[in-house]
Amino acid sequence: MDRYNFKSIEEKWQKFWDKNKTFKSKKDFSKKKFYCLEMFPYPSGKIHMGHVRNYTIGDVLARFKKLQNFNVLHPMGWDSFGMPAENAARENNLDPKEWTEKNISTMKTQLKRLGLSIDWDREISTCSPNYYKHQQLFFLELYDKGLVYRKENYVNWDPVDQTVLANEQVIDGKGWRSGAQVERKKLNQWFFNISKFSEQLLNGLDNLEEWPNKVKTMQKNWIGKSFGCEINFKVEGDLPVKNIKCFTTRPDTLFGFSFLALSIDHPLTKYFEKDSEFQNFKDKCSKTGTTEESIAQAEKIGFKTNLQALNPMDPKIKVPVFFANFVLMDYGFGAVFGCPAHDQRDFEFAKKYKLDIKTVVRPKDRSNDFQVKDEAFIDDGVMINSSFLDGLETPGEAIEKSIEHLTKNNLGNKKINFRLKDWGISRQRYWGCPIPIAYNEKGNIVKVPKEMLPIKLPEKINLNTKGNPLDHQKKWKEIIINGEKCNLDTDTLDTFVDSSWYFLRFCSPENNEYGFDKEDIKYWMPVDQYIGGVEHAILHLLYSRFFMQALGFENQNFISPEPFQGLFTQGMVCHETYKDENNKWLSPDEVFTDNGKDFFKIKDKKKILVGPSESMSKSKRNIIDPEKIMDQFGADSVRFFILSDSPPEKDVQWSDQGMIASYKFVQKFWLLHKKIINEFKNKRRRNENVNLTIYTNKLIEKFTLSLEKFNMNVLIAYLHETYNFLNKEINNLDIKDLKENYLKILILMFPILPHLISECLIDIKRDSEISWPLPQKEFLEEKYVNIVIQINGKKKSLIKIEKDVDENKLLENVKKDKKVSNFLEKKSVFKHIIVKNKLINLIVK
RNA sequence: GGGCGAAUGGCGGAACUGGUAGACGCGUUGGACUCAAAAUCCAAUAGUAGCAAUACUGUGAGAGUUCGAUUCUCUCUUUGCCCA
Repeated sequence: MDRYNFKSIEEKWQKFWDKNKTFKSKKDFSKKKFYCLEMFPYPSGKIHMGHVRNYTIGDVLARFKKLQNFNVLHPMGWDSFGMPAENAARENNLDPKEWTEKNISTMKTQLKRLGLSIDWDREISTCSPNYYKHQQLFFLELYDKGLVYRKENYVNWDPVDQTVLANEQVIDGKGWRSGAQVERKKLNQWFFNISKFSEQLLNGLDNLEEWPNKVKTMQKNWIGKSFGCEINFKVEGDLPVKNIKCFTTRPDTLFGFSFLALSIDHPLTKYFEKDSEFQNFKDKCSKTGTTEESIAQAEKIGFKTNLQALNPMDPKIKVPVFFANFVLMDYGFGAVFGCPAHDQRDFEFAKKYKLDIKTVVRPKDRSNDFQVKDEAFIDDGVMINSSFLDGLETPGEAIEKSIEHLTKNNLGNKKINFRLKDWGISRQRYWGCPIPIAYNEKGNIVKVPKEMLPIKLPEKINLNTKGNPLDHQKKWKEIIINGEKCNLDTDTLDTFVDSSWYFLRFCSPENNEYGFDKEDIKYWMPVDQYIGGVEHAILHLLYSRFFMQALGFENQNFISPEPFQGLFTQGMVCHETYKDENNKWLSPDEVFTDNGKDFFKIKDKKKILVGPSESMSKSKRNIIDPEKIMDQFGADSVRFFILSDSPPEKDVQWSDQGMIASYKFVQKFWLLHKKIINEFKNKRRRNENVNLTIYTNKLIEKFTLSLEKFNMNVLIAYLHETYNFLNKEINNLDIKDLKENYLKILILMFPILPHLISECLIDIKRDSEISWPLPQKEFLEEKYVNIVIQINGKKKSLIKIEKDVDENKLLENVKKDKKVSNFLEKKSVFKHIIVKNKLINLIVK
């Protein structure tokens, strides 16, 4: 019998699907739609196992929904602007466009080899003017709505990449790509007014029932809504300043107030600009980044002014006013009041500058003479030393009471504050979407008129310049708008802007006038199932949600604002790491083992160190190349393996043995299939005890349920089970039974192994198109059921009995059971519990 | 430090609303085939005791609710992720 030749068969079907445009989707109101989307890739060169996993999960779902007769939209595109292209181009003297296009072409071929059911006619690429033209239009639209603005701001500056980073792109005080220590720098930047929608973005989460709670919590924390109090502190001193506004979430601790701290970006700094000591202090501060985290880690330093702030609770108490490096201008009003006893940061500051530390909260189990000593007490407790607040529990009633008091006396009022800040979108980079804004000779903002869009990137320019490459393009910058000489903005947009609306573009990829067609998005949106890595839980997903809010702002024609109805975040693909005696990373190709424990270098047979399994990464070289694996085992086997070993939401461990086992399954199944087809020629009836119809209907039921719940690894187990069943019973099966059910089994397998099953289906004559089978209820239950017999809650035996048997007969049979009767010899049953058709529990003394 | 999750054989992992723990795969062991090996096929595989039938123990630890807990509640340990 022939072996299954995956190479020719997979190629054959891929060509067939391409030629027949099998996955092309059209608007069709007679059918229910299903928009299945996986996060589109950055074209970095080749696909990696993470892509294989992501797109296989999506493909199984898309093919499943198609078989369920949904009108499926399953598109793919390229997130093709970004720094790797520019860096690669700079290093190798290439053109980013050519580099990107070459990568796209390679990766597209690889994705096709995986057998994905993608409508390639809808392919988009964010670096194409055809795409970013619409983005520029959106920019202007948002500008007109007041949702884009320009301001001078301190930014996170990455000195290596020579660009600005959003707060989210700063990790541990370092640039997310370059790893360089981030600095503070003042620049003129464009911002999206995302904070305008804080409330909507927060509330919208409640309706996203098909999102993982984990992601919703992360977004909730990121938006960071807090209730607090705005306090207007009276100040005294030699400056023309009477009041300083402050935001706090802990007005209850006002009696412990011992200093007021201002951000070094606070407007009051204008009085200190000529003070060289202050300038020194400011320089010191600019060495820490602007993220909350880097500030929290940095040493707390301050600059004392000769102003004094009055405690609103008792104006006789006056405390010094500082500038301090740990206060953020973006949070509240750039001013916080310090209560060292109950905030660790304030505590450290107070110790350093020898300020009062007055305890105003005690732990619930301590007496009123409790005093803070070596560290701040920040837990819940009871108010002390606080006049009218004494004895109240805090937070909670003490906060309420204090706000009430401040409001009544016109000293402050209740306020809601959000942690979410506006989204800085300017990047000092070449390979991105140009900003459709110019400046006239007076420096005023001039919008580029719609007819002049797109503002295309200049091609083949010299990238080996310092700073922003577009700044050096004098000719390109010059533009005449309404007869006025202007210069284009030389920054480009953050690439997260590109990915914030691509899912809309997929609905109408050919619309030349606008980014999408209203009718199209009304039909296709929202995305029914979005699938991607959890690393985008905050940035990309929040930005996309914002973009929908922004497009819908003052636009009643727009659709409801949530872009992704269902979200699934898959885990990473991991592999062991290897290091040689010189501490150099080795790739799995350079390594061999005889026993699975000791590993050696192939080159010199030297023993190597095996490290823990980690997410596959180029730097650690623990990569398995999907292309090599597909060469060796074929696409179906890879798809099968990548789903098999772990639940999709968890990390999966790459295993060569597992991969081989998957390959063997494909081969084995092909042989079994040929045997079954051979059986079809047989007309004999066989053993009626083996009932494939019942097996199949049960399988359909559990298989469908597991698929809907994304338990893909369980699906694989069911397929193994089914193989084992068919292979064992093939000679006992009734032919009619087999004929009726085998097709259904093949259809269940189709989404996972589309090439193999397409080939198998040829052998089965069928007159209509295939569709997902429904379980027939009458075959789900057998005449006999297994009843578990427990004694005192422990399983003792098992009996087979007719379904729905009455209680007395059941008891009678149970008592006849040998094991039970042995056990009951010296004891008596005084109670029993019956779970119908499942279990009986005898309570015995 | 805060928030969220996880902990089941040698390994990855199953177990519907509390009701047969360990499905399925890998690995391991034994056997068949072979001159031999690979491949393939068959069988066994949670632990302890026993030739065996079988008995007892067992889902990170400890308690609780229940006729019955991997599943629910509380405390603890370890660990992962996110935020700080």
